[in-house]
Amino acid sequence: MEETVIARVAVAAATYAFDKPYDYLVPAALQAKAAPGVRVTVPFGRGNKGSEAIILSVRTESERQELKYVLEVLDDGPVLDQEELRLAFWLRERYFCTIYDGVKTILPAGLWYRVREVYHIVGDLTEEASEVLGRKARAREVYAVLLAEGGQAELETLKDRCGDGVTAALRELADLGLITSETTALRRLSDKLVRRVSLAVPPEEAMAAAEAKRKTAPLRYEVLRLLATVGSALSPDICYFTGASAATLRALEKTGLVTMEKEEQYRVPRLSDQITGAPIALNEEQQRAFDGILALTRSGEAACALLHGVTGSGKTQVYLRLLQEVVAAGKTGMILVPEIALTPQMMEKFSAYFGSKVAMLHSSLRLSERYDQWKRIRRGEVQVVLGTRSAVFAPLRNLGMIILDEEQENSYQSEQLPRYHARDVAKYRCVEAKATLVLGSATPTVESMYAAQCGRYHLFSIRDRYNAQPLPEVILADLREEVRAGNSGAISGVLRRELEENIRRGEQSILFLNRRGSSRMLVCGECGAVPECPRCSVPMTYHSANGRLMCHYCGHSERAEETCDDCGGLMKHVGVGTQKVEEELHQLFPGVEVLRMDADTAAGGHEKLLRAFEKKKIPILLGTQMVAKGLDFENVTLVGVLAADLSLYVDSYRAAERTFSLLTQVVGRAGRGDKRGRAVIQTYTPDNDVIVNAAHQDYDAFYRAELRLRRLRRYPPFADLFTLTVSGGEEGAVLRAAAKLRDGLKMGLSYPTAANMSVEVVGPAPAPVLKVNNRYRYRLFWIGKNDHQTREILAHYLKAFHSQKENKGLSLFIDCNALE
DNA sequence: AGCACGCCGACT
DNA sequence: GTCGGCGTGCTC
Repeated sequence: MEETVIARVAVAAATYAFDKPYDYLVPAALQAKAAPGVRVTVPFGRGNKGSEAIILSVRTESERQELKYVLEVLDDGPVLDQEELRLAFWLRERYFCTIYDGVKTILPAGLWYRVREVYHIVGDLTEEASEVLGRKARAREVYAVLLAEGGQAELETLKDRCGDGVTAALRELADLGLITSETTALRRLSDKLVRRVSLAVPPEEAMAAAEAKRKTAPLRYEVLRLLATVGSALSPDICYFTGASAATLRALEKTGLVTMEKEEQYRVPRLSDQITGAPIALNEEQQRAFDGILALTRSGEAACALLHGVTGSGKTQVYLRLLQEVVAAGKTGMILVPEIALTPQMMEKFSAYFGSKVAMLHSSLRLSERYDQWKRIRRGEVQVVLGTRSAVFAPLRNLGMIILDEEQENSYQSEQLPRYHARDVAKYRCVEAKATLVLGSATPTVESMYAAQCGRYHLFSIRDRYNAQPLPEVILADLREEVRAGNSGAISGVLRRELEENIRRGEQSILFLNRRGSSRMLVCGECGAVPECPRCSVPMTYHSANGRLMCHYCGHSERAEETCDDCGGLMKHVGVGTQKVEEELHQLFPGVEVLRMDADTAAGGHEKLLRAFEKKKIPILLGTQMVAKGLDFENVTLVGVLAADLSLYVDSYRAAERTFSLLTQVVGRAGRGDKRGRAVIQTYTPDNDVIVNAAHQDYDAFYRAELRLRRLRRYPPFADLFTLTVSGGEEGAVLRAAAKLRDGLKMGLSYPTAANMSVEVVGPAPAPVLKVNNRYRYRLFWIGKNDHQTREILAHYLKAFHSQKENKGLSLFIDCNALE
């Protein structure tokens, strides 16, 4: 007798409130292909609308079950293995998303499907049917649109054209037998296939045949001559070298002289197999760190190493050596770097040591390149992955090590939902694979250093700069004195003198403005009104490139008017953007070239700008965040931080850490060559501990002070800070729902079962930007430990919130230790 | 969320 | 009687 095959799946159409594994029957025809990790389409919900899903497990039962059937199998083989499926569940628990959200996060976008419902007209309009249509205006209208579309249309199109009531009308049409529907799934991207053309006969025979018809078929002759030497080649290559067309090749195939078969081609840059990197010699400190970390790796147990190495201590050398050893041991390794640190120089370095065995994954890759790299990695053709945040999901098997360089960087946290942190994902993967996690930084996060002090991480320090270079001389410039002296500009007297000195000596300087964006605001000179985004409660910023005002939260853009909407007064520019500083520099140093680098100029590519800076020895480079990272220029002997306080007084528990890290990095930029560098830090608060410690490059002092504060205020690592954000279109409703949620949470915490939890709930408070995209946002904070029990409780409230009718139109999302 | 079912008023 | 309004409950 036949057995019933049941697939347990995670469904894309499920929302958080009712997300769980669902069971479906697998029709006999699909049973061969149905396996865990394979994606399918299934009917879901009352309307049985088709939805994408992924098989979690398959079982057979002898009892017949009342279940729906799987519609279609989408993949030829699993796209996720068991370990990755478990990772999807882990993402769900950690980041409060659905299982399928987790699956989509792990898979490259090139592998995603677009699932649509397509309706088509079948059969003729019977008398009975037209009689019914005569009465039903809605159904008649939808039928007409469907006809106009050529008898076939997607549900989305119909909804756009007809508005409300489409689904009901479609149901009526289906009941009348006028239309049917079908779920189709389309990949946005397919594998690139090329034809490989090979000789089907011995070369001599082919040449003889070609010679015979050389006069009448010169192209065929050329093709056969080429193939006689190389045996086989790809059709685009043959066409390129001989000038033949695809038709020529097809004709040749018909003669039986050549055969053609389809072959998959990777759309990835070809790297040489040659290992050109010179053997790496480590100094004593580097060697000690290397030996220690290698010992952890060889123990065969999961471990985490914190590599604390000052700027310029040569951490990359240690990484390369470690990965060499990992590969030599037959395992795979991964190195993650912050977005801006993945430069062509970095990639060249890795291909010099790992040749074609390395895959690079960065943000400017095309969808197809990224997808093909994913395939190479999954097929085991790659031993080392170098990439940014999302590369942490690279499907490496037999993982031996993950390295996170500059682990304190914000770009490791995703901006999209689920807002995963690459460090946490890496830690999870290392535990699962019994691999070693290496966190590298000149300024480790307080959390990581604390874990090292507690013995959970193994600490390795490199205190000396590579080449034993002295640290730059640091000068603090007190901006308060400048104001008193009547200088309201961005450049202090001290910095001006140092710049003059450098220009005179023919040495280069970098000026750094640690402020997001480069743009300015407009303000009315008469009434002081500032143009705000119509959808968000923020002032819009002025972009000189197109003369428009733009909102950084929702992307709204409008023409910048010269006069005030309210009073007609003239608008003025305000704010210390890089453009304004550039103007000031031109006034201070007439005729001296200044290179500006910020979001506005980034479109042309930083690389080009930086090369120009180095080659042409442009005296001054002025920029935002991006100039602080990984730049090494021999001739730069002066760096200036224009306003050190800007990142210090923001509302985040990480403000001090962030500022310390930025200042340390910038200061480290000065004097990489043989000349000793200088750094000028401009500040309104020269006595501030964070700034003083950064000026001295004293991480330990910073860490001790910051840890004390964190303990006092119950910030991480002493507690975790969950942010619960309620949002919706009506401010009163949002605030009420947030208050009700707080009461619910407090009530729950008052039960004896929660007595041991030591949780504090505060709020609601308006989010720093109250309104985004016409939605108001209020936040609650839950201060406690991010453990399984806590996440379960929060998940419970999140589900309850979404299933309550009074919360219709509102949403709630939860974030832990959010970076911004 | 998105959809069907069900129970009420307004209408031919 | 029947059409369509919105409240209610479920998603294998």
